[in-house]
Amino acid sequence: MSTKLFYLRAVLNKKMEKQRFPFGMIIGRMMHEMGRVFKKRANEQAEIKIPNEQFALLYAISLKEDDVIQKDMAEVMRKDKSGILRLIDSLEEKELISRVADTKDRRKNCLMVTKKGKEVIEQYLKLMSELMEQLQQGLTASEMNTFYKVADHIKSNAEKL
Amino acid sequence: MSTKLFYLRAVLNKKMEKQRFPFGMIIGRMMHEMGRVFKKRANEQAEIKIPNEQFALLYAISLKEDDVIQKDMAEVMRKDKSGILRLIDSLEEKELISRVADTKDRRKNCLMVTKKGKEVIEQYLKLMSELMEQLQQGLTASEMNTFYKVADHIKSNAEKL
DNA sequence: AAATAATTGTTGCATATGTCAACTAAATTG
DNA sequence: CAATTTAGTTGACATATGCAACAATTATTT
Repeated sequence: MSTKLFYLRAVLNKKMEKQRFPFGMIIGRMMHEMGRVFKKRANEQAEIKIPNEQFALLYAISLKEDDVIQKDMAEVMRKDKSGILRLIDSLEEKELISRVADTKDRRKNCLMVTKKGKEVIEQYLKLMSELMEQLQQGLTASEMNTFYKVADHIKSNAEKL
Repeated sequence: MSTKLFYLRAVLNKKMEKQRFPFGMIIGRMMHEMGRVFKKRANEQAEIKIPNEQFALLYAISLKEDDVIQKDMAEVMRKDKSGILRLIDSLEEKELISRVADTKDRRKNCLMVTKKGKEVIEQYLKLMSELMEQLQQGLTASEMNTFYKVADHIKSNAEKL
């Protein structure tokens, strides 16, 4: 077989492979598996269990330094404000955050992470980093860095569309 | 500043960075953005629009060669059988698949992708590959390969836990 | 063969999430 | 002051996930 033909076949195979398992589905599978294991561990080990979306919001609130209001979080999380509202309802019910009416603009609620909320964040971050430690077994730091770079790049490209 | 202290700070910073944006959340953001754009395009361009989970199942069914039954799909997709059942209800309602009672074992339903279903798969795969073409802009083939490798590796590691 | 167990699919229920539209209260603008 | 905009809230509806109980069918055991 000519080297050229060999090369073409390799390209074709690769193409077919990607066709067979599209990008989104490959990453989807990975996320699905990670989510499954993480949920399992959180159920076993965490004192207070909250769904992933709720944790993502709780953590995002804790990262913002200045006054946090619901509208901003909706933008940050790229969700509808009513969705954010219900996530906040759930978090407040569990006493992980609290709404404090803004004194200057009474339309606004300032969101504060409670002490209990901070503890939950600590626990979840610890669980996450322990899990990642295991999941990265067999991969080099360089590979992981490339992975992060690609993920960030794709996200940025997608944000423009 | 001593070199040792400098080194320690660098390590700490790295740690904090990862702490600040845990792996799952980085990939989650990427998936979220991709999902958003894909959904938008599917709404604009696809004749028949179906949610991502339904497509994932439809496609997974089409990939299986031998007789496909619901229980197997539940295993493949790692979901509860009742969830699969409802996804199948939705797909059947849209006439993308059909349930055919197994003649040998009347407990089983064989799942068949209809012609319409195959067309939907074609359209969605095309949309996906067009989108990925754009999202990969600025990344090298080598980086993408590493990305796939890492994703697959992490998925495999997670499956064992 | 009859009783028992296991398998496959189904249903009900609870929770979570996403999106849209209408609405209230408060602030801003002309 | 009247009209508009903004922030938050609520209701309605669609999608998705997981658990437990159940029915029908098949397989196994006695």
